Amino acid sequence: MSQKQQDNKKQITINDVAKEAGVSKTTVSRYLGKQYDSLAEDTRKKIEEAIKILDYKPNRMASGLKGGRSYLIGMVVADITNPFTVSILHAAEILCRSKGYSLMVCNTNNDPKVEREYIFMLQSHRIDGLIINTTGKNNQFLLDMAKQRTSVVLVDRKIPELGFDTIGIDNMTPTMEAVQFLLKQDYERIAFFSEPVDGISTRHERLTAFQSVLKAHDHPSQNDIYEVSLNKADDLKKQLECFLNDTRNAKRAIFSANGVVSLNLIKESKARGLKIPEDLSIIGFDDLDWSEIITPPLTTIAQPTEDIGRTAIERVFERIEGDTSPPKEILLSARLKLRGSTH
Amino acid sequence: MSQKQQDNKKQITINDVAKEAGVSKTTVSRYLGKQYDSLAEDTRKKIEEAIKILDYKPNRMASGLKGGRSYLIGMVVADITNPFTVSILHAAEILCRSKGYSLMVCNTNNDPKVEREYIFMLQSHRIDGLIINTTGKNNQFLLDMAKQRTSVVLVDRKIPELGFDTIGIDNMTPTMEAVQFLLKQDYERIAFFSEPVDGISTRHERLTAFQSVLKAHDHPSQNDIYEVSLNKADDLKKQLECFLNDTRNAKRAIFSANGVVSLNLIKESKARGLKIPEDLSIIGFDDLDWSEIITPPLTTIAQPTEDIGRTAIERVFERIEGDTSPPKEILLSARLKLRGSTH
DNA sequence: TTGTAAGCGTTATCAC
DNA sequence: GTGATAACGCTTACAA
Repeated sequence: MSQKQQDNKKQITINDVAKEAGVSKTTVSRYLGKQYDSLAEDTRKKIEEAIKILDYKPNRMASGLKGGRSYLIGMVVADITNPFTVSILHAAEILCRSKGYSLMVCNTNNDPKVEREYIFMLQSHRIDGLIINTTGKNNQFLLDMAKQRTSVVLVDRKIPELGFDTIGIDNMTPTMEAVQFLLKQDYERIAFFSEPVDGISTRHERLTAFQSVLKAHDHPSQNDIYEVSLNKADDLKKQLECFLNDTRNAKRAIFSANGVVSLNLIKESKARGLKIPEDLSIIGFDDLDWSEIITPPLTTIAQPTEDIGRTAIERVFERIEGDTSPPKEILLSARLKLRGSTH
Repeated sequence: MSQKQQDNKKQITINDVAKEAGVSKTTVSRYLGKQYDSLAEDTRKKIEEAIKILDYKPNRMASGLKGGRSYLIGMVVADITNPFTVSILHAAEILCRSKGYSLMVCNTNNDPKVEREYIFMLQSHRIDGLIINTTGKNNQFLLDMAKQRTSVVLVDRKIPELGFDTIGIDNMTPTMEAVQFLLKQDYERIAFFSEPVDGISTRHERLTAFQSVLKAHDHPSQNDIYEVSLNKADDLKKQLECFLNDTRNAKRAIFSANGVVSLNLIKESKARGLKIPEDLSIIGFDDLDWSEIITPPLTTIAQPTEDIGRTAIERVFERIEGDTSPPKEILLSARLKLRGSTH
């Protein structure tokens, strides 16, 4: 059996349904638009039946072209291999489906060029809404998009000047709390490990909070800042080495700005035979699956990822449904979870 | 500033471009279709410029309606929170973009009703191709879909009767290898832990391989089969307890049929204060991020997830581009990685 | 090399 | 309640 449809019978259309039901296509269209009160009980049933018999599926490209909605939501994420991202996506997807929308998922791998490519692609599909965890390097294109007919909502990374709805977390509070905790435990050196900050608000906020606490305490680690590129082999390894060499015999800790960085730090620490927390303590953003099954369990800052996803998509729908109020910035709270990777 | 477009200026269309460039829209359409050889160098430039000036974005709903293709690929997955799934998705996404297609990601959470809903939705969007990790409970709908214009490719879970291209792995070989390894280490009891098999080929194959080896060795564990529902609280906990009670003082191991099950088994083992591998050994399908950072590192069977995703999308595109050869079943190989969680 | 015109499957505006 | 008919923005014969 050949997989291709030999009898490439053309699509069933609203016309076929109309003929089968013995009505005009306008009437069928009314049925599809659920305008039941302008339909005789009887015709409605005939149409219903015709649809079932013919196995008719309305064509969204056609209806989208004519009137309005594409019923498509774009979701542009920076790193889909990061569980943080997936969790947001997961929550968004559920709500999306319940509203009859579909999600187009686009992974930029933090590359502005890829992001731009996707933005154009999504525009071509005339998506109704966009949720984006942006590189921040395509602001003008996002503004253009919004000027057309697409509701844009920023997640995670904020760019206030754009005037978009934004769903993120308060990064300052838990970061400060974490650093203060470390200070109370008398850590002599504390490093901040992050992927390159590069104008990304989340990273910037975490860094700022980190530094401000140290500064307030006049702590020697104010410049123990390490920006690592995870896709450059050995970069993290070298920088970790650097910190370790610089802090022999000191009671030391690392504050890791996200879960993927934490994972790699732990891998590398294991490889070097370091004992956690004796030789090196670790505290990291993102509470992942494995955080509590490693030895010792990892002290983390848990973000309400599902809430972020849900809230973002809710905001998109509010816009789609006509809300024209000023842009909102919604900040959710993250929570410090103390575990064994810190004394 | 209000976010809504006050000057809801209508979309720029091919007509506007034609006017701006001083040519007919047919000519512009030719340009868009890259039929450059039937275009004068000069007109081509004019069109190019007009497009830039107007910031024109072709409307895919319109072109799709007329010409056939939607440039949409559906990706229906059973569990997006499983990193196995994400990895496949990740690979598919990259290729998709490079071909100018977009991915519509649909998570069924293993629920046939949700799956059906998504299938209809995707049909309405007239997707060109579908990659599906199916529940197996909507076969007729999948066949219908293929009969229309959608190329369907099965990933991970096989259903030979449907005659679809299928990308999966050889589950038998590594499972047998794993069990044989355990037997060589003289495990007295070996349990098989899996989410409910329920006709799902991957799970079934793993189970069959598991049992066949034990049978061949006349091993006492042939019936140590545990099917757990991860969304039912405590189900795994109880079943694990059951196995443990039944095997006091025996040298015992668990073969876990996927990474999420492994994770939960490890969590529960930790909670009970069990030492791995002394009190209980674990060997599990799926080599995840955290497999090697836990203590002891987990012995796993690593699936070539990126290859699966890439191969699946390649197959879809071959079909879309007109391949009508008989359906292929492509089996990739998984690899046993021995680590400390087994002696 | 370019243009005219028909049509893709809908919805919306009229009229009956 | 229902039905012609004209868009929506594009592609594709067919002409020129």
